[in-house]
Amino acid sequence: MAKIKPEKNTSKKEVIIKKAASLFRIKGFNAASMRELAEDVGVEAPSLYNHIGSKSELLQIICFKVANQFTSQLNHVENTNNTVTGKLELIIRFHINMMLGEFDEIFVANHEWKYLQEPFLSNFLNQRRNYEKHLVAIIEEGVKRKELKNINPYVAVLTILSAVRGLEFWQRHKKNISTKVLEDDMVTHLLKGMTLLLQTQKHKK
Amino acid sequence: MAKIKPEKNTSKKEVIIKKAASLFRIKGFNAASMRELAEDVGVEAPSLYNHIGSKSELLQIICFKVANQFTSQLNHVENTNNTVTGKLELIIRFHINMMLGEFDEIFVANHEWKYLQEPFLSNFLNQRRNYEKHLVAIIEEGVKRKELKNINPYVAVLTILSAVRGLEFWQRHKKNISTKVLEDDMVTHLLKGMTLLLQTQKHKK
DNA sequence: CCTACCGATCGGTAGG
DNA sequence: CCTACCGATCGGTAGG
Repeated sequence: MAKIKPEKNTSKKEVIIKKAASLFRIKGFNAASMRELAEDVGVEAPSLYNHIGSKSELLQIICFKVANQFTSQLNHVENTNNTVTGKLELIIRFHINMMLGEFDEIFVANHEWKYLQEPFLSNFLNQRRNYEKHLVAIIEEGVKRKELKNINPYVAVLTILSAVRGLEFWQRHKKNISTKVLEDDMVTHLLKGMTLLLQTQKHKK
Repeated sequence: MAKIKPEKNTSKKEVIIKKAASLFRIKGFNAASMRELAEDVGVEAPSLYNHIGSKSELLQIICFKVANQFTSQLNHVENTNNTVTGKLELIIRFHINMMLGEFDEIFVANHEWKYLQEPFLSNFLNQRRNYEKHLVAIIEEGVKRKELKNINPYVAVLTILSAVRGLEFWQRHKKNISTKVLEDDMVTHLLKGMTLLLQTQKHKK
């Protein structure tokens, strides 16, 4: 009946992780010190180690939490009966919502992953490569089905991921333009852009 | 005695800067140690300080070299008699060429600038904000002249800068697609979404 | 959760 | 351009 799990500490650990994500984003993983993190949390530095194993572990948790969210969302989307365009729209909207809603974590996973230690570094990169390959496959299928025009799938994936990542810089202008409008604009713009690519390539070839 | 002009050391200083750009890109500014840099250069760490003032100075040199290149290119473009579309094309091509040709320096200026010390940090951010404002102004003029669609200029600038920055990830696929094709595709793709002329010209022809 | 403290490593200096 | 070395700071541990 009694719960053996350290439920009581889980909450504090989550606070530490959240503060770490924020600190790592602002100062970078290496420049962020455990003493600074402790101050943000409200304890002395050694007390952190009652909840976490190491500084490295914090980075691992953040990076893989993000990676797993994207992976499982992609799996979910692939199992729907949507058209390719519909799938891409779901994926793009998910990226945008993550970028706007869990900014710290996404930023850290995007910029600080290189400080992961092995074997986590390799695992993370594999998961990422796999994610991109799945996106490419979805677009390839759209091309095959004549749902998308004859675009280069890699270029399309690059364009989508880059545009969404560009929202990092959007934070500054956040107040000027509603995120709802931004989301709709970006979705239509990205999907529309892919249909425009055909004409470009046709003229060249 | 009279001050010896350090012309002889200039070359060595440039080697150090080049190696520093590469090291800062790979490991990040904080994780890169001066001992490691010294090893790359082929001397002991203290010997570096015969050529440079500090680690911070290296970051400053790299970041402002990049910033000044973009600023002066933009000034040059603004003084030409090109159409707005022509100006944007020149700017985009310059970004792409810089990204492909001076990858280390661009990457460091894009990712490690936050470790600049004041007042350099503020100067750098001001220069960058100014650059973006100039881009916005160019696009606003294009809209006013009916050369571009009635797009949100900030969104357009964000899209352009994000797409070009996305070329960082392109490095991996570098061998698969010719950079010339990539450059042309990206230019037309970015401009096509914005221009009015394409549609009207199509009807004329 | 704290105080006390450690070994490692850092950027940088002194002096030749 | 080197050897020798310094103060500061780091992540993390011991012990209560």
